[in-house]
Amino acid sequence: MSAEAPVVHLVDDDPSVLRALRRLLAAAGHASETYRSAEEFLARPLPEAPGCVVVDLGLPGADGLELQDRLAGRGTAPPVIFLTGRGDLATGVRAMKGGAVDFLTKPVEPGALIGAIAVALARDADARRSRDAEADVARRLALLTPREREVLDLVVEGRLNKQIAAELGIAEKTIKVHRARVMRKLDARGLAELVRLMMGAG
Amino acid sequence: MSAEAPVVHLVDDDPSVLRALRRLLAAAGHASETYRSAEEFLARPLPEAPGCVVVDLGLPGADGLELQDRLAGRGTAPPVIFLTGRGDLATGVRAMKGGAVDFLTKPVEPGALIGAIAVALARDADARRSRDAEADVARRLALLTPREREVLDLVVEGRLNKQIAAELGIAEKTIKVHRARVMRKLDARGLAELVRLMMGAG
DNA sequence: TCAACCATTGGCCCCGAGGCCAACTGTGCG
DNA sequence: CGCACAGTTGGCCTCGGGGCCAATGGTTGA
Repeated sequence: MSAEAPVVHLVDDDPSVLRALRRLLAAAGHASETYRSAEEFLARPLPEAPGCVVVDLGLPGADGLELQDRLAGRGTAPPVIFLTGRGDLATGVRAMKGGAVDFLTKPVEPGALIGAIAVALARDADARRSRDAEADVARRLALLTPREREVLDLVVEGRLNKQIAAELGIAEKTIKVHRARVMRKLDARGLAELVRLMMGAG
Repeated sequence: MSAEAPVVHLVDDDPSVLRALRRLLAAAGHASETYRSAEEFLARPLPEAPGCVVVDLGLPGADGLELQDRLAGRGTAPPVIFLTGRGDLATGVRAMKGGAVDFLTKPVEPGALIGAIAVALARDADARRSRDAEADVARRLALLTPREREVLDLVVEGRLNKQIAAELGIAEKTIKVHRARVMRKLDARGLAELVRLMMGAG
């Protein structure tokens, strides 16, 4: 397996809540890590392993919403599930607009939390797949010289070598050379594959 | 202009609310239609024109959430903005999970509503663009014979005519013929365009 | 039964893509 | 200065894609 097991990050200032959640998740087969505050969670660099965050809304210091904002500030943010004792409507709506997976009230029904976590992990897995694919393409694109990149873009747009040559003001032969190098560097074995590669990136 | 002006559909059982909202939207430059109940709105076939729905949560009969569900049941649903006098957290979260653009409490601040409507209309415009593009491709794909469709799929996967011929157990010449017909019917002027067309669809 | 449409194939020819070898130019780096 | 690398181009040859014309056989609806 190349994918590690997902980890659920639990953030709550109440140790007894953390213990209870941890037990609940363990029973459902989920690994978990616990944090006493948003700061503690944010302090360590985002873990490699897939996962999601379950955070109490009313944390002292940086609250749940702030944690969500800070995570969003980073390029890659794991899905967030909110727990709250007595959250108000506006806060819940704001959290959901911010991309939260769910916004649950304590005491939380185990089934609801487990369900939300399943959704969150699925969402994270999807996001990772997309990111990995894009990063892979980006890594290979970085190998191209500026000229090769120009040619690539025009090729993907469907231009003929002849047209690209005219557009760049150079000989068609030269386009063929650049084009061949692009195919090698991007490891594409045909125009179709090249186009699909570039569409998946952006 | 091929795109008509967007229309905001207002659903509320209180005529005075409808009048007030209508005035507010008119001042912001938005055309609107009013409905006294979810049933009345759902009765008429979804209008062609782009737009969004602003619905009161606590309607008699089918309430806002039910309206949202029924809209989602149709293939294409306009974005929904909820208004509510005293909605609870769970309801708001459920609405947002159901895809609502926003969930506002009455009395609503004009700025918040106008902002939400802007977001909703933008979302609708995006969705329409996607749908139109997909429908256009689907319409052209419908012109293909089963055999042409088989060839198309393999071509887009990057297979050579020779390989496709082997895979289908027929002569390469025949593949060329099918392929040419596919290009004509789909109005693609090159492999790159063909692949992009098919990726945009699914 | 005839026309229309689909699937199939062959021959011929042209053009676009691409590999191989060779060569020249400019730029930056040790 | 001399090497390495990017960009450039030419010639030659092969192969894949695709247009044009012609033809056959099967299915189907008028």
